[in-house]
Amino acid sequence: MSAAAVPLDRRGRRRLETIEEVLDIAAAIMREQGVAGLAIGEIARRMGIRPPSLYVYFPSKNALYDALFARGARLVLARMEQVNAELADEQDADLQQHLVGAARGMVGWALEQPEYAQLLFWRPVPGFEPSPDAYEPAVRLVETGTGWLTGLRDRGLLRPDVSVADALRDWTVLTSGIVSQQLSNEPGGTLDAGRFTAAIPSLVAMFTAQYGAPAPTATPAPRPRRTRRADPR
Amino acid sequence: MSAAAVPLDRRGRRRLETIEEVLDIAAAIMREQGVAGLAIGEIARRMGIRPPSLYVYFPSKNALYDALFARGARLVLARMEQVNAELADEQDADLQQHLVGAARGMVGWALEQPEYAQLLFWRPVPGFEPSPDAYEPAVRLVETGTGWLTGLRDRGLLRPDVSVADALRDWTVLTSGIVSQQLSNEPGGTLDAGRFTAAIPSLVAMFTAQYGAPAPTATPAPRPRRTRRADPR
DNA sequence: GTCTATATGACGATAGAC
DNA sequence: GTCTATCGTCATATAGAC
Repeated sequence: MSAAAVPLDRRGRRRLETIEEVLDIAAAIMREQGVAGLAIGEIARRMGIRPPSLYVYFPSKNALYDALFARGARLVLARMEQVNAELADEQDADLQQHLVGAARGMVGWALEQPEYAQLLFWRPVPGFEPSPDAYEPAVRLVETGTGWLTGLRDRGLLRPDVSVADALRDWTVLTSGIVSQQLSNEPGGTLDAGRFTAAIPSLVAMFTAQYGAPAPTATPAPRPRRTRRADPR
Repeated sequence: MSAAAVPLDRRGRRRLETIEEVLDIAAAIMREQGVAGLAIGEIARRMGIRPPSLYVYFPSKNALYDALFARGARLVLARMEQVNAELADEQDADLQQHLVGAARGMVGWALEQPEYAQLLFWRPVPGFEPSPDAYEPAVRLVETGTGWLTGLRDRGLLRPDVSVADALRDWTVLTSGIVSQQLSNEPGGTLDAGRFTAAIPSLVAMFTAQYGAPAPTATPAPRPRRTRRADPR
């Protein structure tokens, strides 16, 4: 699906380097001016070339947005795969720890890279729709989320009868709600000091009450505790 | 705060009518082309005038966005005040009914008027910040939400010890998350047939479990209800 | 292959005539 | 209050220099 994996000669490598430089500068401009404020001429100005020269690498401005969308989707996918891998190592982590870790991973990424987050989560550019190629990492992100929740269910942290699709839908609503509110109402906020990022623990508690397995791991249980595993003898 | 309430002569009335016409057409263009796709020249074209003539009514494109932001904020405020008034009439409605009604009111409005919702909830226009005047109805919307949740708490539907500010913050995250996901991932969806609007009952259940009073309305209550306010003695 | 020079048409905005 | 004329900037297309 993605670009063919042909071996690159010197010219090809140089071309890829230039493309990466264009994307770096474009992302910087989006961060400063807003996603829709990206201007081809400004990229050229910062690179010391003329605007038409950029059309050698990108046939249109929307093609540039497409490459930026793909890059953002790969970045967030990589971050979430890393977060999931770290959490998978913690064999005795409870549900809250998993959920808080995942929420902080996603929301933290979005606040660190607001230019990509706006391009991915909102649709601020009139007439731009990501191509299937650019969207592909976003599809993999959904698959990663599905696998993550399925794993939590299989390990007994989620109720065994939960619909993973419904739980993932609700989870994306929670995280995208935090990101949306934080970015639009308090753009300068951070993960650890933001009016809306502060909602993460509370929202994680809601999700836990809705989808978590009834037996809590370490918190006060309504009936006399039975230490670890139920040992009725 | 808003425009002074001076009596209007014929010229003043005619001017206001023209301004309303400009806003109507601008909203239609935003709906068709996206918020950032609004073009002064297109408004003039549809009105049968030349672009510079519009500068008599709005000193800049951002001033036009400001008027549209104010209009959208007034529209959503009116809708939510109406929803709250209807719910207040239902004396014996339980918490779920209140929350579902409020969520459907807000999300339904956003899907009916996506052009205003995008302008209010996202920030798609580089360099545009709403003026305090335009923002004022949005502040009143927060006050309305605070009063709504306070009323629910005083009527015993929410736990007596909830922080209304926290609950409102979480509530806005939920609703704006639904709206964001629905508008960006499935723009054609409706309130009754949407991948993400379908999450409303589940998210309302989460919110209820977190903030609702432990005593359900129709099932045996653990202790006698105390009608109004929790006495601090 | 890579970039420049140049041109087109749309845009937001301003000045000034009527 | 509306117009014409104009400016600077934008994305984009083409032709050609090196």
